[in-house]
Amino acid sequence: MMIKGIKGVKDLLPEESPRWRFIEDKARHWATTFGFQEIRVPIFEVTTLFARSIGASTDIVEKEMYTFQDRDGTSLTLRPEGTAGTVRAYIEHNRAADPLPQKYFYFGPMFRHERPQAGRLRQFHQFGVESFGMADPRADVETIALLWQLLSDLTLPALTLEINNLGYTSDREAYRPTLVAYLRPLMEKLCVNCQRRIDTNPLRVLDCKVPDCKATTEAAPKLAESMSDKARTYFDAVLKGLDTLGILYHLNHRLVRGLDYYCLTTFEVTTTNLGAQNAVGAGGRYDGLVETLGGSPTPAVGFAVGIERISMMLPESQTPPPAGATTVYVAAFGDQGAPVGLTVLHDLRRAGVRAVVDFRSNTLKAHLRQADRLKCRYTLMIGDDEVTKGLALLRNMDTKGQSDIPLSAVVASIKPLILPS
RNA sequence: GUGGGUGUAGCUCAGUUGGUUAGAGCGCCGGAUUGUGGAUCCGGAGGUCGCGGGUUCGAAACCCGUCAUCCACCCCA
Repeated sequence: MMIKGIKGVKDLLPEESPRWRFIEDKARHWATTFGFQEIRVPIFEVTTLFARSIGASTDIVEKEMYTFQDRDGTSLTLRPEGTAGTVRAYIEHNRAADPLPQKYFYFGPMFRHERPQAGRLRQFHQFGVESFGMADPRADVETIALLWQLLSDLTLPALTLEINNLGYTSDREAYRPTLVAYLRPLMEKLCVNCQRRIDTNPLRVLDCKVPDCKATTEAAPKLAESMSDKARTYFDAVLKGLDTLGILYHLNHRLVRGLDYYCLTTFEVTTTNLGAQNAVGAGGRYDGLVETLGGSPTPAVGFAVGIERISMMLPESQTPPPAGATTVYVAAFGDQGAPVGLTVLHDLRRAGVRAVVDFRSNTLKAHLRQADRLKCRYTLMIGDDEVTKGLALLRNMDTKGQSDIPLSAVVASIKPLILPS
């Protein structure tokens, strides 16, 4: 029986990895130019870290985590998202003591036990950023601007930025009873999930996509109406900042987000090109989380994007070109040619020239076929005749022009052709 | 967790009301070209028909089960 990969866990094959590399490079580039620094945290943590940060009543914690016991019985969990671990590291290493702005970005696999479908996997990859310590609307603007800059630079199609104000915890606590009072009498019109949510997380009812739920919550009292002046002012400043930078957005008062730790600004970038899973990236402010996890009160804001989803949307024109133009194929054959070719191959590589060969090919014809398939611009042919003459034959695969090169000068002759000075 | 679609060659897929040795295109290897790629022609290799039962003289096809995969619900990146 063949051993196969785990359901919802995919291999990234060489044909596709350049696309990922391209996305990663762009993400790293923009994150660093926005002043964020890379952090690498473990992909598994103590289970309580996620339970405490994401929220015990969320789907992620209730039924989607990969949790297992360590040998001493400690409950560990494969990270379902990146913020919790980053916050844990921030606290554990007392980064608050560093006077520099603590702005991090990360990249890596996340794990959620969900039913796979288009754009949804059990192991998926995120690029995310977290900006600690600044309770300033400009920090929100900066974070959203980075997200938007990255996605725009990748020329992803049909993007929409949706944004909402969740207010402070106290605002939501004040709003909650009025919302519950409104929903309770209408309970029968809501889906089963939402009936449960009235007690566990009533705000989530507003974000339900079931048409009946949407209809019944249409006339519900809005969070914005019971928002404190402080929260209102803050959010206005965020919007004003986005206006200033020319970043377009849609206000969406239903946008609640699935994770419990968000407050004030929440946002989500969606597209129409991804099937049912239409979120490319999302984030928000989470001022209470650091304290919840045992740190001192620290405001923070961040986002994460799904690499698979970006890759699905990445236009073909954005895929980096193959490296054939700067690759030499060394076609060495025959009893004397083959060993000489091995040396030449190594010399070229040591000189920084990308050089390849297919050792399975024994004839010149087979070598040239491989050189063609690899789209190499140059093929260096070395047979027994060339060896006795102390030469190699360099063929330009595009022009079919050929010229003799002394074996002793192969590297010197080829290097300027391949590597731009 | 629920629902639907699909499983036949490396890939994309045909395969008639059940009938003998399971096909095509592309790809791959070789030859035409004794040392020159792509195009053309010729030849060749490659298959537990997802798996396990059942019905039948006979199953890739029909029935049951199972697994995988895709899509959707849900949820989210």
